[in-house]
Amino acid sequence: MNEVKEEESFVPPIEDETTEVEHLLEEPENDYVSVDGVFCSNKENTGKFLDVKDFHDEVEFSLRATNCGLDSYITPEGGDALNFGVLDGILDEVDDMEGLDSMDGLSVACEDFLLDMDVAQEVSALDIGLCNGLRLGNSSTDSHSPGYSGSSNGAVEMSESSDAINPEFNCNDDSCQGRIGPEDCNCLSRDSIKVDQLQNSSDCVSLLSSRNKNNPAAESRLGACPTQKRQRKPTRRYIEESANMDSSHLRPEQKPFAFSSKKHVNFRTPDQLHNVESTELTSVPVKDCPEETSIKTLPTPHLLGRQLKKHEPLMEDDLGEYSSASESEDDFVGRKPKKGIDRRKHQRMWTLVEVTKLVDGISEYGAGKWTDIKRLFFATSAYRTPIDLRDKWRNLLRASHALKLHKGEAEKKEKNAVRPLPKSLLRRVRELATIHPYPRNYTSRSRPVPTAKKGASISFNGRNVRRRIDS
DNA sequence: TTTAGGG
DNA sequence: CCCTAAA
Repeated sequence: MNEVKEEESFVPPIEDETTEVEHLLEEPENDYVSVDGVFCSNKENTGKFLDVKDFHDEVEFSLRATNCGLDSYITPEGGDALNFGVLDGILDEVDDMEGLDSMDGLSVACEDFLLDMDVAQEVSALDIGLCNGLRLGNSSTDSHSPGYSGSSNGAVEMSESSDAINPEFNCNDDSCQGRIGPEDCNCLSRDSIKVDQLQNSSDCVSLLSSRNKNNPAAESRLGACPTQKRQRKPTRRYIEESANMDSSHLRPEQKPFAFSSKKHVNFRTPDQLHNVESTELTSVPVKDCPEETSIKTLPTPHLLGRQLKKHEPLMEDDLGEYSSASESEDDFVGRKPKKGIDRRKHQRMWTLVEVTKLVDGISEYGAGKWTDIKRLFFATSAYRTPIDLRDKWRNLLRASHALKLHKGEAEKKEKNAVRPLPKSLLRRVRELATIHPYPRNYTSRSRPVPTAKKGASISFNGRNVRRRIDS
């Protein structure tokens, strides 16, 4: 009963995404008639929610046609060989960046949908619906991953639905008839291969759909609806982000799929997002190295580099002091990006644990051996690059003994700090600072460097010094 | 490729 | 956190 109700709410999204997919799957040779059997089996589902939702006739039609068409393509005896051939050809033409972009566009489109929904409830239902409608009965036997439960997300579902084009996506009549529960959606998610392919299939979606615009048959069948929807794809966010992507090139080690998978998680629906956040943000009694234990969800944790955008690291949970939040590798902050605030790139708060590790590392290797420290102390923290470590250290120095502040001032600042460091840690930082003078010739009290050197050498370091000289 | 320094 | 220059 619940399920039925849920299904109703999916209609819009299904309709939208499917139309795209439909485009893509549309082949002149294929006729609806040929898939009659499938159609019938599908009809049950389709008809059900259409009745309730009271949609326009065209929509209904195209929706049904969509399901029908998709099924036909994916059914073994259907035209899958034919279509895959086509897809292959297209896939070859697509380079990685395009793949990412498309991917992104898809996600964005999804998000739009989510946002369009009036009621949160509907949103959650939507997720399942997306899966339901598009997934074409992925009865795929093996893909239920027990580990990944309960945190399915709209974007993932939707995008992966386009996976339907994949050969490995097997659908048959039984599965289509069968009820599709929420778990079914989840089953899709964590397969790296799938995600990888997903990217490609997304490309197909865009490419093929545009390509099919020239196909009168397809056009007439779909009516105005699809063309209208089409425009949805490249949203502002998509454009912005793709622009960003351009300026910062992918580093060699960054696998597209890692990127896209991340991307998706950003679009969890509110209630599902919940799940993610709880893993990330809940404060747990400080285990010494929580990070160490928590990485396995992602195929290649350390490949997820800077490129992964994390939004809004700072949340209530984290505000007080260095929270002892455990950080899993893929935990990144999965807040739905509020509109327009993306200017600030992703930041990730340093936890007390991390700072401690950093200090340990420095005390062992000395400041400057950032890669070593990273390797040994932050091996599991994919998001902390050696540069990050250095930056943090720099900040720690500033925060602790302060380069130019007088003692009183420094302490005062300390007190006002949003996230005050524990005294012990602070003390260690100061100690280390004297042992490993990081900003090589930092000025002020500690005797080491500047002594014999004259002004010239000093002038090399930062504006602090310069200002000093000036005044 | 890593580090340093500036923004 | 990002970018760039230098090593």
